[in-house]
Amino acid sequence: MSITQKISKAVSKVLQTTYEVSVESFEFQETRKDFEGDITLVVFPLLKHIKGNPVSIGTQIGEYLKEHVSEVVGFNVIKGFLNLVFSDDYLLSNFYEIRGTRQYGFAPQNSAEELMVEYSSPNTNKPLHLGHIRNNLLGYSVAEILKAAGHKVHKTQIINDRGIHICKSMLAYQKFGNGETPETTGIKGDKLIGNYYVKFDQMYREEISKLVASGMVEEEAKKQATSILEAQKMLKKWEEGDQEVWALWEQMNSWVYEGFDRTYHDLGVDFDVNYYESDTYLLGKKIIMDGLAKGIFFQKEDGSVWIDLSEEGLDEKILLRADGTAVYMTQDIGTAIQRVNDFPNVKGMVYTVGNEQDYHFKVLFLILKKLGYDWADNLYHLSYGMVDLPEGKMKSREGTVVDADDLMQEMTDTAHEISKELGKLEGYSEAEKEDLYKIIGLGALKYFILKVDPKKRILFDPKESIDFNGNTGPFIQYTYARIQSLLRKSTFDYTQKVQITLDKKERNIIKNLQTFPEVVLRAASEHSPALIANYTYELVKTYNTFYQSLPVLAADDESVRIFRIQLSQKVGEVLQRTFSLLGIKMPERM
RNA sequence: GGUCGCGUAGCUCAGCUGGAUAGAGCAUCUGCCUUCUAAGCAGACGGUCACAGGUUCGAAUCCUGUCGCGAUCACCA
Repeated sequence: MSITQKISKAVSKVLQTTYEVSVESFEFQETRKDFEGDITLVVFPLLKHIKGNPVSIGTQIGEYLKEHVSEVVGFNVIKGFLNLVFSDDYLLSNFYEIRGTRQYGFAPQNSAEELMVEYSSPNTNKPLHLGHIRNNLLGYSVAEILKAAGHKVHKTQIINDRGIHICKSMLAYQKFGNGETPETTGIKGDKLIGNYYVKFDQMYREEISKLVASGMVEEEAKKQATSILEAQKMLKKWEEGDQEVWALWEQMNSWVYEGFDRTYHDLGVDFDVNYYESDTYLLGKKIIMDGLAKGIFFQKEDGSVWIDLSEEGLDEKILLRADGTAVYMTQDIGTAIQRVNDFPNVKGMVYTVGNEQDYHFKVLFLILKKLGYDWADNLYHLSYGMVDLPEGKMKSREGTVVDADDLMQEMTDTAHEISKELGKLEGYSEAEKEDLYKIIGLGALKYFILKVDPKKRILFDPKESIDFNGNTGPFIQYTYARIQSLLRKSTFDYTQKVQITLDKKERNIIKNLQTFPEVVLRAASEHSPALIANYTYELVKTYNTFYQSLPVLAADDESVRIFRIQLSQKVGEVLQRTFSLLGIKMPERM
């Protein structure tokens, strides 16, 4: 029985005997830091059942609890708030229970649901950028949090490897490539392809302006430019399975995937299974035709297939073009169903996609529901806000996109510079230093992005965002490194249980540690890494307050020394856990 | 115009299913390296929680409306 249940029982007893009313549920909250106490019973809601002065009711309850509940050793009443003080014994036994719990805060990994989490979802014609970074970090972190909450999770991505945009890169490569490869040029595969995509765009725009100069209307010129016509022709050839086009397509894809793999590796994310649009769009078409036969969809005169969602407050949505080709929605339906075919036990999916697609996913989920899939009730669009730069929106054409690889390098370099200034890393090998810079730089980047509520947009200033103070990754990493240093230096045996009088600061840490499992569960149900991040920061602050003012290794009493080391160790362990949920590494020293 | 999201300190953000005097960091100012890592700690300054109503013992939080910002409403993905 939990402590709140125990107290609730006692309170309902005292109410019954003195007021002859039965109340079963009570409102508890953590006691505010500026008041004395560990848990607070809010008296106000009781006034519905009992008429009277909240202070005197609170006092009566408090006196009864102090006498009859062994864990409660004191209380005070302020306005309608009954603050209860727990005994040291109770808190200590609680701490030792936490301490002895393996994988504290993590639920066993077999009980709950099997889920799929999608993130990243790149196009194969361009390298990953800052927006992908937020996407990947969010998706990866949510997957890890769901695992920690006990679910079985498959991490996946959908690779948009099909369509006119891919053909544009291919066409430009055919024209200007001269057989260049990542090996011959030394350029990362995805960057190489991205360069040809840019080249296509240059060529295309030149053609348009020539046509316009010769008297054509711009709208018309966009359609008549030879390069776009060629690209369209190539797409058609691709769909027909033309050998030459497919060979080139496969060759260029392999370069891009190599590049992506390196970025994912550097970023510290991974996937269990990949899906390719080129594989799933045909299934999507088939599902649409089946649905049409069942009368879920309808066909217009021109042959295009639609769904009418006006009853649900939405409008009509196209699912298949008049010429029978797939649209975005078609392939998303196909992909979802393909996934459940492949993993029949999957009970739900999380889609990490930017909030500009809120409407799309609303419709997608509704369609899947109408098609009668039971898992359609358990789909979640992890929608997140854009990442803006101080200069405004990111635009690939204007070159204001922040490249993912460049940004990670920049963060690492900054960590390098600052560490150098502080001169803390004497006696380290170059390799160790490089490793540490990466841990810190990436930690800063990841924490900065993940601590913000996903649905809010982020204003990202590459220069000023890297702050090593306050609510930042490096600050938490630093605390962890300090704890590791303590543990290294405490050569005595600190495994035994001790009995001591708790300091207020120590009590706060214990209470903070206690809430960790709840935070994990809440973060999982809300799909919110920000909750984990902010919990971690709170814990670090509480710990630092303790650390700075109370000696650990130099404590006078041996029991106190042992206890404080134990406390530090557990805090370190929890920090390591929370950061692993955010995909951030912890340094042993820094 | 319809729909959705956001609006909290100069800046960046917390604030859980309504609860106590609104919480951090940055910036500014003041202290603290002869204790285990000062990438730190303690303190000061800073708020009409966009605005107006409503719900109630109680609202930053829930409801309605207004304003501002953004997204979306494609046979693009």
